Amino acid sequence: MRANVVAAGMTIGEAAKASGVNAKLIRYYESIGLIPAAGRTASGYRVYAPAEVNVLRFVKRARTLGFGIERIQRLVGLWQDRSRCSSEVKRVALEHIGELEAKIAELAAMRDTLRELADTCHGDDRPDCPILRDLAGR
Amino acid sequence: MRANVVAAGMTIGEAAKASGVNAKLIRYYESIGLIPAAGRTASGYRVYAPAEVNVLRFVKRARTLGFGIERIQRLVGLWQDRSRCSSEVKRVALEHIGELEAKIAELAAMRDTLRELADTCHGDDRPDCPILRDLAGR
DNA sequence: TATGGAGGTTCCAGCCATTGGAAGGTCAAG
DNA sequence: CTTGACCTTCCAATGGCTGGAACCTCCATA
Repeated sequence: MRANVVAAGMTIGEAAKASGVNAKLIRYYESIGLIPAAGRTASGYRVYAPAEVNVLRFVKRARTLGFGIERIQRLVGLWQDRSRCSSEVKRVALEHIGELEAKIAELAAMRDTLRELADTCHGDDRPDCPILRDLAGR
Repeated sequence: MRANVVAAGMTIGEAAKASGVNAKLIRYYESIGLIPAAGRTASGYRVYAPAEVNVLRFVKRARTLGFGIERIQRLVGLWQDRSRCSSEVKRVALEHIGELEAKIAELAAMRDTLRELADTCHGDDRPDCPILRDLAGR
C-alpha cells in the first residue's frame, strides 16, 4: 500500500499500532457498528485516516476504563457532537461508576466471606475444613 | 413421577426448588461434567436423590462466592474425599481470593479515575467536558 | 521475473456461565 | 380425552474478544 499519497491512509496494521487496538479487534468493532466501515483500496484493504485512528484511541481508553461497547458508542457520539451538554457525558460516566461500585461491592463481599473462612481454616493435613463446611451448608 | 417409593427420587424441577439451582442450569452442569449424570425413569425423566441435591446446593453456594466451574469441581472432589488435607482446600480458596482482589483492584482503579474526571466535570449544558478530553487523549 | 514472507481479507468457532426459545414427549387431574 | 404443567433435546444468544483456516496482495530480494 505505502499510500503516502496525501500523507494519510494507513493500513489496518498501522492503525492498530498507532491506536493500540489490534487489527482483529478493529475489524470486530467495525463489524458490530461501533466504528463506521473504513475506506478501501482498489484491492480491498482497509484504509485509515488519522481521525479514524483517534476514534480508535478514544475507544481503547474508554474500554480501559471499563465502559461497555454500547456506552462507548454513546460517548463517541457525544464527543463528536459539538453541541453536547457536559451533563449528558457526566450522566453516562456516573451510570458506569454506579455499575463499577456495584460490582466491586459484590466481589468484596465474596472476598470478605472467603477470607473469614480461610482464616479459620487450619490449612494442614487434617481433613476438617470450615470452608467445605460452609459450602456444604454447615 | 411422584416417586415416593423409598421417600427419595425428585424430578429435576423438585431438585431445582430444593437446591436453588434452576432446572436448565442443572442440565447444563450435567452436560459439562460438573455433576455426574442423573439417573432416569423409564420414560427418560431425570431422577435426583437427596445426596445429589446436596451437591447442587454446594455448587450453588460456591458460585455465590464467585468460584469458577473448574475450581468448584476441585472443591466438590475434595469435599467428597474424606482423606483430603484442609491445606488443599485452603489453597484453592486463596487462589480465588487472589483473583477477587485483582479484579477488585482493577475495577477500583477505573472507578477512581472516573470519579476524578466526573468530579471536575461541570455537568451543565456547556459542551466542555474533562471526561471527553481524557478519553480523547487530552 | 519468480519467489518468499509479511500482512491483508473473510468466515467460523470458542471462551465463561448462563438464559431463552422451539419442538416435542409424559404425567396427573378433571 | 383433554388440558396444562412438567419433562426432554437442541440451537442460539449474551460481551468482548481471540484464534485459526484458507485465501489474496504487496514489496523486496535473488
